[in-house]
Amino acid sequence: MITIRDIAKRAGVSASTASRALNNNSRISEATIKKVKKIADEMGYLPDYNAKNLTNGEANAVGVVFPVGSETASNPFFINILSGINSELVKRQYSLSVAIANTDEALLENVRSMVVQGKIKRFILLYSKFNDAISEFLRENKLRFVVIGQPTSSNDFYVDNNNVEAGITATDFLLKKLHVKFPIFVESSNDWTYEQQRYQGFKKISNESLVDFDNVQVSSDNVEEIEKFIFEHPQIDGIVATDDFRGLRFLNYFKKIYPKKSLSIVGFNKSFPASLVQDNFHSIDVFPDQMGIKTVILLFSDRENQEINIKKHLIVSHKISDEIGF
Amino acid sequence: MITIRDIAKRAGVSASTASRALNNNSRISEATIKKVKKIADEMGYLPDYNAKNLTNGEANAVGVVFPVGSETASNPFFINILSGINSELVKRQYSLSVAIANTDEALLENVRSMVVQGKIKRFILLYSKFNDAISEFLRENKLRFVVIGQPTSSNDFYVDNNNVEAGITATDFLLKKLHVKFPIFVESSNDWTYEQQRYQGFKKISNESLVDFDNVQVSSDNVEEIEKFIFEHPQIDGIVATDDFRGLRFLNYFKKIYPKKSLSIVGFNKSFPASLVQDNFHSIDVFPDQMGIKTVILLFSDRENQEINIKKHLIVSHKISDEIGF
DNA sequence: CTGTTAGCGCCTTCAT
DNA sequence: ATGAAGGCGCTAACAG
Repeated sequence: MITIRDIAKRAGVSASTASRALNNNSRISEATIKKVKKIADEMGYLPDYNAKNLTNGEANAVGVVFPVGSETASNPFFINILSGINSELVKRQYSLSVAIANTDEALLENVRSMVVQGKIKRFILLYSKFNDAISEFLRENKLRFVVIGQPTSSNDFYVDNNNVEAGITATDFLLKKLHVKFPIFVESSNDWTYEQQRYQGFKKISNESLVDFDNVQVSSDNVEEIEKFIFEHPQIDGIVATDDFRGLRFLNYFKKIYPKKSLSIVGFNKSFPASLVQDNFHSIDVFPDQMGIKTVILLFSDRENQEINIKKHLIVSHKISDEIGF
Repeated sequence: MITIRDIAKRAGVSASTASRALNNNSRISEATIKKVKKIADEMGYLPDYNAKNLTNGEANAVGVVFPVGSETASNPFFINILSGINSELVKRQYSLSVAIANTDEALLENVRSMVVQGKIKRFILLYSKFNDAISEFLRENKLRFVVIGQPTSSNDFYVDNNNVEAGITATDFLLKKLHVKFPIFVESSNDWTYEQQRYQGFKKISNESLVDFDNVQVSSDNVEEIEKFIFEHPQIDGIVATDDFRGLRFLNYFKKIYPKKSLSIVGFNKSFPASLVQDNFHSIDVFPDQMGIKTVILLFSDRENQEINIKKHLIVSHKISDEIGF
């Protein structure tokens, strides 16, 4: 292994000068900085992270925390977020360390160990919820973290879509392009913030367009309610669903009761290949990879981008697409 | 921060004795080991990973490598594998470091950096393919790694399901329980090894049961072929699909042509909530979390389990379930 | 069985 | 602008 002393020797300088040169220390002359870097390059020098981390008292890693419980976690777009995150981390010579567990306690223990033993100082939370022990722990320890979704504390950094706007986009498309007359908003029974916001957008456009509308919660345990709802609303001709899966489920219930009727659908997340569904199925892409990218940018804004530095959040755009596909 | 010297002082021993005691070094007496550990516990001592790693020349992290390209990556069960992996890693005081990228080159660079700069010595590959630069790099550097899926080199460690058996289970269920007379095997056009193996199982049972059968590839770009196939095989009454998505897609094509007919389906991965589909839809759970767990066990078998030590692979069981759900 | 000493690779204070 | 020296926390060789 080639160390900083090796380059120092070759460059005819001391190890400390070499170290400073490689870190662009202002006290070193341009000339020697250039020389040292050139030699380091030639010799294929790569710093040892563990040594660096030990002296710095800080790891070059970001902790990425998954939500507890696979309900949410089964979402394929976590992978895309990870991919976006890592693409930005490698640029900064940082690595991606994962915290994932089945219980809140185990997860907190995982994060705590990352902080205390691993010296990790920056975190990304792939979820956001109230009274979250992880967030509280990070706040107490004054560690920088960014959540994906709406923050629960006004001081938290976050990256999110504009979900009200997304709801508007979806509903607008449904009414104007697909000429739906009686739209329904299909959500989960979890009352997620992003669902509430998309519903706001839905309601706004429906009201403006003077169409009748309604909303319904589709979850595994209220099948009869849903069927009753569909039965009582035979005029439904289109839906906005808070995710593609829920939209598809509603479609299936609907088809069961009205096999001949068809439904226009706008869902979210581009979860399916276009060919999976027969009906007029559209989906809104929320660009999870972009969310990952912006999360990292925000996470490091204290050291880097001064314009962003003041901001506490970044918004990722969305786009409706006819072609749904993996 | 509380260091090993602090406990040493308090215990009235030297730092090296304290270190050895905490690592259960055989040269230290039971008495002092117990005493040192007790004090360490009281003082809430937790070792600094970066310092440990520096002296050990090896990081307490496992590199988990994702496949390039989101086609495969969109599979939600990666999250479950991660969860299984991490549950075993925390027991060993190891952390999970992710390598994920959009190109082969970037991914290799990522892994290379983990090895050279991060001193990571153990890896898990969430895929398996021929002529893989990553695997070759790891082999060259004599690093221990386990692949999930069928290995491409006979020397590689791997964890997988018994996919022939799984194909048998699926087909058996379809024929014996669901009384299907003309089953079809639905696969992708990628010719994945696990698909070939499941097809073997399918063929075996179909032959034994003396039923007619056939197979078809369902991908996005051969819609006409599929429809032609369905049109020419009106007698189809059940399918085994290599994954739930593909099964659902086939069902939709089928319904388009024969709206009145119904189909029995056995898919894989438990990707959908039961209520998502109207027809007789079953799915085989391949227990991704178990795959993660066993992968780690195998990855550390050199230091730990002597029985497993000889083995180069571990097989995870599967189970067919009527209730499909998240 | 235990203590002393040195060193992993890097950074940083303190000199010059 | 650069060098020398010391230390981050831990482990291991060497000594007793």
